[in-house]
This record gives sequence, structure tokens and C-alpha cells, in this order.
Amino acid sequence: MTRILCVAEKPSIARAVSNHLGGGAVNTRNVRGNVYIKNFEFTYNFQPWGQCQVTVTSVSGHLLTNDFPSHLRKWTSCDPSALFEARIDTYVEEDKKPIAENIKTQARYADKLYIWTDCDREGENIGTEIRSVAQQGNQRFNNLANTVRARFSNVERAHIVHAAQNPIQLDERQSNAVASRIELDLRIGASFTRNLTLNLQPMLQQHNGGQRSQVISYGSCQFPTLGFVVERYFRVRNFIPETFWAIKVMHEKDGIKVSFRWARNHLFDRMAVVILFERCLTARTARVTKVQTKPTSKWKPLPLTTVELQKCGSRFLRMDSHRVMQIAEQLYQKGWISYPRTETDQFDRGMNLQAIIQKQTQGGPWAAFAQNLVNGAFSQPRSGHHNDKAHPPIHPVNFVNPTQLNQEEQRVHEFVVRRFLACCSEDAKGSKTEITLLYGSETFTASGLVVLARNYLDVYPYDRWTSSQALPDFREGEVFEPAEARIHEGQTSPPGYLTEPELIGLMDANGIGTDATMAEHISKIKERQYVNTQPHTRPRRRDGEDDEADDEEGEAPEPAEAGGRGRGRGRGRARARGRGARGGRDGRGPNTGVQEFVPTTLGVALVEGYENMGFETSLTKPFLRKEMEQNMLLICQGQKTKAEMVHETLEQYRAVYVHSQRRLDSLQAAVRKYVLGEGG
DNA sequence: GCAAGGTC
Repeated sequence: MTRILCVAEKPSIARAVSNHLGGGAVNTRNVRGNVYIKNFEFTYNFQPWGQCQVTVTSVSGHLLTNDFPSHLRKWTSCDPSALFEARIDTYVEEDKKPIAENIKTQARYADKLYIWTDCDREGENIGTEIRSVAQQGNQRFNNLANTVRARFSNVERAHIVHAAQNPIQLDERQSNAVASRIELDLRIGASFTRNLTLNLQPMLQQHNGGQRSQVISYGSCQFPTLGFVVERYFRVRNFIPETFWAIKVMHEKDGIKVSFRWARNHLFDRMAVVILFERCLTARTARVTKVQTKPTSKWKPLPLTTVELQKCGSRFLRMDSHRVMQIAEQLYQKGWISYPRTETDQFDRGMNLQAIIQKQTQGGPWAAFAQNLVNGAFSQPRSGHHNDKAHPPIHPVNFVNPTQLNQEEQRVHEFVVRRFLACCSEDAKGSKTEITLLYGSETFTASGLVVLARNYLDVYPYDRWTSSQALPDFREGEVFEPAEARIHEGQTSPPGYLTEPELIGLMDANGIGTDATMAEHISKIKERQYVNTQPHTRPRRRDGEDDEADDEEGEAPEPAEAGGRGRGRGRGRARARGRGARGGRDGRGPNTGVQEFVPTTLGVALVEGYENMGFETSLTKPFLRKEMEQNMLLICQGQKTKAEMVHETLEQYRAVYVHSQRRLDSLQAAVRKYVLGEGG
């Protein structure tokens, strides 16, 4: 009988694969030295090989570590720039040895190696790591034809069975792309970090009363992350308010007061506004040029990705991204939700969503809603534009009574369930009426919303969409003299400091970090004392106007607060105003529960120090990282080799290193100016 | 004492 060794990227996948393929006849063995890893044994009929003796096991992420030889580990052992060309050793770290030994042993008895790592770049690379360890146990695997991999992106039975019957090859290119990244991040990160720390530490040490200051690190992800925070900080600091003027028109009809918005919003030229306003007054009457009522809808949310979960965690659950991920990880480990690290915002058409909904009818505050979906209200989720081909969107997999969870778990779990049910519901439906006026030469509008069917909103209190005050019955062609028309003066208000959801959005948009690491980069720059966090307060609007920026990306209240407070325009702006009105007399708005980031003096000094060196491509901007991503893509497409990519990129960074070494004065001046407070 | 990426 052919003997197959299956190796997954993580224990949960090994368990799922053996459940689906092994049925009820799985023999489970512990692996000495690691409590998480298990070997599952059973027989299974693989199409190409017939009835097989199967062992399924797993690794736990990367199996191999890359680092400099021990004689270069001491920071003063060499010039940091030597790390650009130093030898790099690849080995199994002590804590991974039991896992590697297990694979070696199992490989000895195996004819075929079947890789079940995630189908993404890192997964391909981990696959080759597994293969290299298996080769040490059994030379048979030096013949690459004896290794195959499974293509799968979720752990539903049919999908796993299909993957088991249709093996493909490991993608060496993707693996090489990752190998390039690993080498570059190590060389560049280590050399720049040692250089920065060794050069700046003496200055900071003096400032800290002789205490050795913290490590000052450079990383291709952490520096751009810091850059975003500092950039916003300067935008806030350097903000100069501008005065603007607007025309406000109000009319009362049928006992209802209606404010009309000026089509031009506001202008920054007072005289121009005065002239336009005078034309209105001269005209004396306004004419209703259009009354239009049309159906409108508020779209249900997209299937949940990691980035979105983190953003929502900040906004709705009052948890920072790191905490949300910890909780999500626990829920995943306990089997309540699917894998929480995914970029995918589309469900596979073949996935049985109804079955998942059915499980949620067992209880919880959403049970009745879920039952209603099962009874026919189900609607196929929207599809976003992301698919990592490795994991489905985050969704509940089993029913758990919320009372079995701790407080934080409950909040995250409830969000995941409600989000999923919302995805499977109909959009909210409403009717929008817009009244357009011509007054002098100027156009004004008023709009009203009637929510006709809440649909998904009933299960998803994180979104708000409420009917506005009813509009009076205006008729097209109707002429009236507005009850009030005046010029309103306001000022533009500064942006706030960068909030966590905003920062995650920027990192996501610029390809900084992955779904699994973004939160870590944020904690890293906190740990390095480049930034601090403080509670975000909504900057109070100085103009009292609700214009321009839609509040769609803004914060929403806790679910408990949702509903019943809507006024005026329904969503977004009205909410912002309502909160602003209660907000600080000190010029700061009310606390929104979201954290915001303010750079420390050190953080500002690093960014400014490097900026002043005048690089073509800044180290504190996301471009270099983007370039690395681009190069990795080229490797995946076969248009570049790993050697070329690593060589080119190292040359580029070596030049940056040399230049920054020559311009160390710039960095030191910035540290003196900001950290040591010596002016400048 | 260093990076970023997996994962427990």
C-alpha cells in the first residue's frame, strides 16, 4: 500500500483534513515535545495511488529560521554594513525541533509527501521548508516528483475531498519570492537597526541620565507605519484654518422647518458670496425646480476580512487591533469562528451558507433573525474585490451559547455572527426625496429619507440608517419667499490625529504588512516608543455646518446606543453633529472610544532626520516596500530571479545606507532638536 | 538587543 505523508501549515488544518478524509476511523497520536501537533493515521483512496496508508500532521508556520552566524550576532562584532553580504544560516530553531523531527521520522516511512499549507506565497515557502526537512529523513524526496500539494481555500468537506483528489505542484517561484523577502528584511533590518541604535544611543543615553536607551529599529514595515503617524501629526500641527462663507436658506411649511443646502457648499471669497446672496435677496422668491422621490438602499456589508475586523474592532468594540486579533484567535482555536487571518471578501459560490446560518438559529439574540433567513429571506452575500485564495471570509462555524464566552470574546463573536448574518440578508431599502430650489442665480437642495425595510440593519446595529424628519409637501413650480436667508461664516477645522482604523486603512492600501502582521507593526512602533496612543476625540466643527466629508468612515456608537437618537439627516453627519454638540467646551469633541496616535519626540526626530537627508525615495514612505512587493510579483511571474531581485534591492539599500551614514548629522540634529530639546 | 512572516 502506498504511504502518504500529509503536512499542513497548522494543526487545525491537519485536524480538518483527517476528519474529512479519515471519517470515523482516525488514529490520533501525540508528537513528543509539542502539545499542539498531532499525527492522524487512517487509510484513504487517493485517485492516483489507490488505497493508501495516510499520516496527516502539521507544522506551526515557518519551520526554518534564517539568521547570521553566531560570530556576527554581537552588535559590535562587525560594521553593520557587513550584514549586507554576510552569510545567512538556515536552521531549525530549538522550539521547532520536535516538529522537524516528527516530519523526518514520518518521511522515512512515506512514499509521497502531500503538502497542505495555505495557498498563498508564505504557504508555498513553508511547503518547500517541509520538503527540505523531509528530504533529510528520506532521500526519496530529493526527487521532486514525490512531493505534491493540495489546492484548497476552506475546510468544507467537499472542498477538502476535491483537493485530495487533485494534487498540484508546489510553486517554486512563489516560494522564491518569499525567500527574497526573508533575506532582504533580515539584512536591511538588522544593518539599519544596529547602525541607528549604535549611532544614536550615546546621545539618548546621556539624555536618559546614563541609562541605556531602547533599541532604535528600522524595518520596511514599521518605518512607513511611523511615517503615516508623523505625516498626520504635521498636518494637524501646520493646519491653518481658513474662513469660508455660505448661504443658508430656511423655510417653514406645514409647520415643518426645512434647511436647504447651498449647491456650492461654501466659498472662500466673501465678496463673491455677498454678491450671490444679494441676487437671492433681489429675486425675493425661490422657485421649486424639482421634487424627486426615488428608491434608495443602504448596502449590506461585505464579507468580513481581517483588516475590516480590526477596523470595526476599533470603532464598534472599543478594542485595539492587537486585542481583537487575540480574541479572534481564541475563538478560532475553540472552533467557533473560521480562520481569522484572511484577505478574502467573497464567499465561494459552492459554500453552503444556509447550513452555517441554520446553526445560528439555536440561540443568541440573533436566533430569530437567522431563522428568518433560513425561512426564505436569505440573499447571496455581495462579493468584494479581494481573494487571497487561501481562506474564506471570517464567519461563524459552530453555534456557541454566548454565556460560555468571556466578555471580550462575546463582543467579538457577536460581531462576527451579526456581520455574517447581515451579509446573507437583503440590503436596507428606503425612499429618498430631494427638493431643488432656484433662488436668484443659486441652487439649493433639501433631502429626506424614509426607511422602508431595515432588512440587514435589524441584525447589524453597527450601521445606522434612519428616516429623517418628514419633508413638507413641496410641488414643482411652487414659488415662495424663504422664511430666512442669511450668510453664514465658518472656518475649516483641522484633521484629527491618525486613528487606529485610519492607520490600518493606510497600511492596507499601501501594502504595509499582511492581515496577520499589521496589528503587530502598530504595537512595535509603540513598543519602540516612536508613538503614543491617546483616546481619540472628534475635533469639534467650528462652523456648525454639515458639508463635504461624508461621515461614512467615521465612528459609530456601540450597538447598545444604536437607534432612537437619529435626527435630521439620518446617518453620518447628523450623528457627528449630535456628538459634537455635547462635546467639549475646551475645543475638543467628545471621546469616541477610538485610539489615536501621536508621535513621540523620537518618532518625529527619526522621520524628520531621514527626510532632511534628501533621498529620492524616502525610508519613511511606503514606496520602497511597495517596490519590494512589485519585485516579488515579478519573481512569481518568472520575470525575475531571486538572485536578481535580492542583488538589485541590496544595491539600492546599500546606497541609502552609505548616504545616511554620510548625513548622520541630519539625524543627530533632529534628535537634538526634538528629543534633547536643544532648539534648532 | 536587530526584520517580517508564519503560527500556539
